[in-house]
Order: sequence, then structure tokens, then C-alpha cells
Amino acid sequence: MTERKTLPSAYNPKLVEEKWYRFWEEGGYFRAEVDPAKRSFCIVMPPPNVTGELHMGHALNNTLQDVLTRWRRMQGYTALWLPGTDHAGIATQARVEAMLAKEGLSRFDLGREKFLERVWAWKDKYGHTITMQLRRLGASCDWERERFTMDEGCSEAVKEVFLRLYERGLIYRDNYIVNWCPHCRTVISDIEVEHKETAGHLYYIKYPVKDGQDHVLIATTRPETMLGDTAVAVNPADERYRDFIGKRLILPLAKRELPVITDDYVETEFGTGALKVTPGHDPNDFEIGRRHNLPSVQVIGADGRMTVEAGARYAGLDRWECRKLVVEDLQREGLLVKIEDLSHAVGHCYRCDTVIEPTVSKQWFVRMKPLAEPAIRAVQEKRVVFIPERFEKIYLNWLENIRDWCISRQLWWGHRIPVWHCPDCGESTASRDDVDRCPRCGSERVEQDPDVLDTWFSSALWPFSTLGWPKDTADLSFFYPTSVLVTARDIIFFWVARMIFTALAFMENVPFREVFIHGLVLDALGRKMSKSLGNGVDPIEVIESHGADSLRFMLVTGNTSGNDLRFHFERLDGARNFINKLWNASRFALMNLGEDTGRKDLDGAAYELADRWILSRYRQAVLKTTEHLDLYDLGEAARVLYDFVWDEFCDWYIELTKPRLYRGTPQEAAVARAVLRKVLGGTLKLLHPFVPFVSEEIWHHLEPGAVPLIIQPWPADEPELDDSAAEEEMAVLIDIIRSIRHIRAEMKVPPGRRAAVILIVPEEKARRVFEQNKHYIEELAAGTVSVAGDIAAKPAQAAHAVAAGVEIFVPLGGLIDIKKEQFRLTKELDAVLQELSRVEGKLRNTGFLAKAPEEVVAKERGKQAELTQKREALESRLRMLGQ
RNA sequence: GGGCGAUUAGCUCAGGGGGAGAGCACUUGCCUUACAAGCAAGGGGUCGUAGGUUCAAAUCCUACAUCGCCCACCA
Repeated sequence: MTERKTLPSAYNPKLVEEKWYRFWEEGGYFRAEVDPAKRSFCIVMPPPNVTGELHMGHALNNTLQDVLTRWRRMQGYTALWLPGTDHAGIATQARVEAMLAKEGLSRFDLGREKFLERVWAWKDKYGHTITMQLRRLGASCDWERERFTMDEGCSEAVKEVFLRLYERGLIYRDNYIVNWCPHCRTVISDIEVEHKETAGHLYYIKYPVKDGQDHVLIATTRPETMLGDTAVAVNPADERYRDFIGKRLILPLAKRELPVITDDYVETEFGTGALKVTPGHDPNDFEIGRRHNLPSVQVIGADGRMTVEAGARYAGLDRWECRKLVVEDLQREGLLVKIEDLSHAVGHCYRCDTVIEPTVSKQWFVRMKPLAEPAIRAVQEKRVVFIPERFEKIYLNWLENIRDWCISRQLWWGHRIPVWHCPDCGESTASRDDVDRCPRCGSERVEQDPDVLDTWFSSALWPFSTLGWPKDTADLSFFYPTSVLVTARDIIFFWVARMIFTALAFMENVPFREVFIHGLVLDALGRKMSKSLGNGVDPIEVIESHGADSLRFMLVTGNTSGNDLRFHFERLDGARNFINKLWNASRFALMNLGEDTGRKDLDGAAYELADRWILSRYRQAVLKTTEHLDLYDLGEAARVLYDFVWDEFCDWYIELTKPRLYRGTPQEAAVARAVLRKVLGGTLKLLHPFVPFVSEEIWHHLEPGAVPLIIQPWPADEPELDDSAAEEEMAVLIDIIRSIRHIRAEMKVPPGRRAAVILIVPEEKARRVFEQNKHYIEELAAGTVSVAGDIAAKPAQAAHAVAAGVEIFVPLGGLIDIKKEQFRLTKELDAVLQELSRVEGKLRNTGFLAKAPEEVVAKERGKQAELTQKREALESRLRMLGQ
């Protein structure tokens, strides 16, 4: 049990963050034990790449998850936040290959097995970077359950899912046009292709008619692919080409013959209306080729260089060099008619940014239609709810237009496809266990398919593979379906949709009930943070300079309804200042609490107005914070606490306790201390999910020996704290204190100079309230206050104001400048008159009186009365000064 | 070509059918024994444009403009 002691005047996160994280982790506070007596709350972390380092996107994503997890944990749920990392096929393999390259080696020099050993070694050595960084952020994950997409359990789940899909006929292997990345040397799926608007050219080329003088003019953006042309297609309705249909053309350069065919796909409007068909290197041409039984020629190889099929002159050339040469050759032969500029979308690899080459190749696919349908229904029927709702449309639109998913990759690092091919009889065998003999012909020359699965294939199983599936585990039955998925909006397709359809296919239940989508973290100029731009802000550096809590608070308050968040250091400073404010308010409380353990059962009579007020406001903070969290308005919840702590607790309540604490009777001071302790303690609980480190640190000073904040119960509603009378009375007092301060500032009354303020309060009940609480005004507006129903002689040498129905006189002796006072009052009167005419206009409107709700009308009437009284007081004061 | 978001104070952004808000910056005065990463007071906005719905619109609807993002097989 530590004692309360004085704290330094500035909060230093470095002194406490590591300490508390170790305390929590080693104390097992993050551990979630299956307990049927409790409600379960579960978030499965979107696994960052093992190769990764924490970036701002991770920081935001994980802060939001941590806020939810800590909050639910305090609410008494068994809260499991399950962490893990993703093997990230291409990224990791590329990293290790780059390392090998420095040794002058390629992966082929090592061979598959040795290479994979190197990758695992790399993972063991560097794979913890990001999880260590998540700890710095304060992530309260259950690290004892940390998983990896290629660990034994996840791999078993992958194999099981593949086999069951295969057995159901939902996985097939086919020669198909796919997106080939010549740099990564693998196929990638449709969504891994990034389309970028690129400035290019449209080349018009003559294709001569065989045995004739005529020609067909075609237009293409990629002249090098003409070497793989196997037809020219026109629209059947296109009059211009009627006479060419069925004729044969001579493909320039290659000198091959091409038929002229018709296909509805061809647009008469675009280019020349004649389309060169290259089934080997264009998705549309591939389809046309299938419809017309055209041969497909691969002229561009896996390395992006021209193949022998392209002809001796071009074979071996890089595809871009080849384009140049083809254009030159055409020009020389007089077949190039013109070149136009054209801006068009070009596909790039999302990993390495290389231009994708559509290529025909034999790959594995998942048949999507049957899987997509239940996933669409689950969201339509709100079994999975998107927050904000608008992302539902994006999800549905994608699944409704889904195409089959290419799942094989020509990589070594990943889950190997569990299929064995027999070279003797051609049989392919999918199996859970290794196959060493062909089950059909008995050949022992069977070989496992060389490809691995798309990394997203294993991510798709993450919500249940991490909980033990395909085994029937206690975790699975307790935590599944998980509660909510928290993720950035850019992986709805890659990940969210795939988890939903996979879960529905294998768990017969949704993977999570809610999907909480947040935006991207952009730089100050609104650009995506990226390595190539060098505009990224390193969260770890921010944690070093401002502390993890500041970063978290800034990210949470910056995140609004799925919109992107620009990173501004000013905001970070603001968050840091807030935490420092909290720290100092706590110092104040601790200094005054001393060894006092406080009484918790003070009877109501002992409370002053300020106490009743702050307790009532505190209750509102509890209610609002909880409400906003329930609705995933995390930023709004944090803002409620910011305002409560700064504007109400610090600026008013602490100031109002000082007279009692410094000069009050022991009993009075004890009451103030008890309220300080209760409100600060409760507020720390409310703040803990957002700023876990500083709140835990203060908590242990405030309540030495108490259970740590991380598992303190979330503040419940205490209706008995509600005190609307106190709130109204305090609002009036605050209003009057501000008015007096305003006068003093305007009149340049030195801060130390006291003033004898007179308040004229005609109403008797209100007058009693003022009599009782005028010491607040005296303390905070520096002076003495006398309260009267009316006074015969209103002082001339006084500044005047009206607030909350009360006339205020601040006698200033010689300091008063009548002209200046008249000017000030006139300005005030103008504002009152303007507002009054607006209100009266409204009250003259019969439509308003008839249709507006009663309370709105009553409110306007109240305003009218108050403004009228204010006007009269100001006018009379001006008349008096004018005499 | 579709879809989505944004447009509010000098800057960055909340809010959202009935009196325009915050932080930063700015002006003035304060090192007042929790805090100068602070305290007090203040200036500053016809809430992108045009229509519409409504007793009432910054807020809802429709168009448009500008910016940004996503999707899309027109060579």
C-alpha cells in the first residue's frame, strides 16, 4: 500500500507508462478466462503484418479496440481482445529475398526448404517488433492467446477450409486470364490491382487485308500485345466493316493471318470500331477468345519480357522496350497512321506498384456466387451491422458484383495448397495428409502443387481459427461469434467480406455482430501517409514526445463517423495539455486530501450548492459517456469528459472548494474533500479506457491499496445525485460571476482591487439563494457582495449589468468613466433589442404558436420576459447616467 | 461511367430542425500557494451556391459548384 504523496507539477508519461504496462501484463489483467457466469465481449485484432512497424493507421485502429475492450472489461464482461500477426506472403518473402540479395543469393539458390527456414528465422528475430510497439500504445490484449496466421492451429484451419470447399466443388483450377505481377512473379487477385489514371497513347495501326489493297485500321494503347493477336473483332451492326467480316487480315510484323470476327462487346464509338483481339493478354479479349474459340498466344512472359512466341526480333526484350521497337517498326513499314494522347486506367500491383500484365495461366479459384449470397443476406438482415451504416452499401455492392477469387500465389512463403498432382495419370488429389502415392494409378511420382494460398485466405478464417476451430473448443463456444470487428474502411473487400462469407460457410453463424469502421490517418495536408512520400508520423516517436495517452486521446477525438483524420501536431499538444490538466487537478485533490480517507456516507445536509452541482454534473458525465460509447461515438464520449474535467471540475468546482479547504471549518473541509475524492475517482474510471496510463497512475495515489483502475467497475448511474435545482442555481451564479469579471476587465480594475458589488434581486426566494451563496461570488469575482430586493439610491459611480434577472452594480469610485459606461451599456442594449425583436417576431407568428411544441413556445416566452426585464434595466440605467 | 464523403471563425475541426461551438492563432490583463502545457476577459462566422419542404433550415430534400476517396473490362 503506497501513500498519497505530492506529485511533480508536470505529468511525465515516461516515468509511468512502462511501469503500468508491466503491472497489467504480469498481473494477468488482460487475460480473459472463459466464465459462463459472465457475459463475453470479444474483439479479434486485425492482424498486422509480421514485417510491419506500427504506423498511425495501426495506432488509431488499436486505440479504438483498446477503448472498447477496457470499457467492457470495466463493465464486468469477460473481455477478450485477441492479438496476432499475419504472415503477409509477398511482403515477408520480399523482405527476406532482399536480405539474401545482399549476400548475392536468390531464393532459387537456396531452394524452397532452405529458403523457408530463412523466412522463419527472420520471423523469429524481427516478428515481434509490432507487438512490442502495440504494448507501448497500451493495448490490453490477451497476449497469452497471441496467434500467427501460419501457426499450427491456423494452418490446420486453412487446410480444413480448403478441403471442405474443394469437396463442395467451390474450389476449382482453371486456365484463366489473371493479373500477373512481373516484379513479384505471382498472380494477384482482382482487388489487389490498383487502377491508376495514367497518361498514355492510342496508336492507330493498319492491318492489311490478305490478297487485297485494303486494310482495317485498329486502335490500341498497348501495341506490343499485337504480337499476340489472334483476331480482329468488329460490332456485328457496324456498317463500316460489313464487307470485311469473314475476311483475313495480315498481322503486321508477325505476318500471321487473322480472321475478322464480330462480337457485341466491341463499341462502335471507341477508336476505330475495330478491336484487335489478344486473348493472351487482355481480360476482355480473353472472353471474346473463349466465345469464338480463338487460340491464345502468350507473348509476354512471367518476367515481363517478350517470349519466343513474340518472334525472334522481339523475344527477350522488356515489354516497354518492345513497345518502342514495335512502334518504330510499324512506322518504318508505313503502317502506323497516328498516335493520340489518351488518359486511361492502368492496373498496378498494390504491393510493388508494377504495371500488371494480364496473362493466361493455370490458377486456383474460389467460386464466389454461392458463398456471397448468404453473406449478402446476413448484412441485409442486420445480423451483421455496419457502423457507420453507409459502409453497408459498399460491402453489398461489392458482393453483388463479385467475381471468382483467385487464391493461388506463385510464392513460397504461405500455406501450401494441399493438392497433389500425378504426372502419370493426371489425377489431382486434395488431402489433409501428405500424399506419397497417387490413389488412382499408384504412381509414387506425385508432387504437391507448388503454389501457396493468398494471404487473405487465412485472414478470412481469423475470427474462428484463432479461437481453436476446427477443434470444438471452450473458447469457440464462449467467445464466438465475436462482438465487434474494428477496422479501416480500406479493407472491407479484402477482409471483412471474406470473413463474413467464410464464417457463414463453416460456422453457420456470423463472425461478429458489428463492424466498426474508421477512416484513414492522413498527413496535415490531407495526403495518405506513405513511405514513398516520407510524410508518415511515427507513433513511437509521438509516444516518446507526448506520451501514449496523448496520442490515444488525440486519435479518439479525431475519429468521426468513418471519416479520415488529418494528423496535426497542434491537436496532439491539445491532448497533452488536457492530460496535464487532469494531472494537476489531481495534484490539487491529493495535496488537500492528505491522509484523509474521506467519508463516503456524508448525509445530504452537509453538501453545499457547489457539491450538489458537481455531483449532478458528474452524474450527467457518467450517463453521457456511457451513452456515447454504446453508440460507438468514442470521440464524443472523450469530448464529454474533456469538457467536464476542464470546464466544470477544474474551472469551477476546484475553485469553489478552495475557501473551504483553506479556511473552512474541519467539517466543511471534510465534505469538500469527500466530494473531490468521489468525483475525481469516478472521472478517472470514465477516462481510463481513453487514457489508461495517467488514469491508473493517479488512481493509485488517490486510492492507495485499492483494486487497480483497469478492473474497477464502470461507474453506474446514481440517480440520487441528480439535482436540477443545484444546476440551475449554479448556472445563475456562474452567469453573474462572469458578468462581474467582464465589468472589471472592461473597466480595467486591477485584479487585486476589491469591489463592493450590489445585487438587486427582486424575487424573495431567489434572494435567499443569493444570500446563502454570495461567498462564491465574493471569492471568484474578488469583492464583497450585498444582496437587496431594491435600493432607494442606485450608485452613480458604478458599472451596471443585468444577468439572470439580477441587476448588478459594481461601484468603482473614481474609476468610472461615464461616457465609456454609456457606450458599453448602449452596446449591450442594442444586442438585447436585436434578440428581443427576433423573439417577439417569433411569438407574433400564429403558425409558430399553433404548431410548435409547447415547451418551445414556453421557452421563447421565458426569453421574452428575461430580455424585456434586461432592456428595462439597461434603459433606466442609461436614463440615470444621462441626467 | 457509377457510388461515397467533405464544404461551419484566420487555421484544424466538432455539432446538427427551434438562442452559431471547441482547440489553435489573435487582442487585453494576470507568474492568484493544482496547472504559464496555465488563469481571467474579449474580438472574429449571412454554417459552399440556388431552389424546395416546414410555423421554424447551418441542420431534412433536390440540383449545382469545388475538393477528396472508392468502385468500374471501353481497346
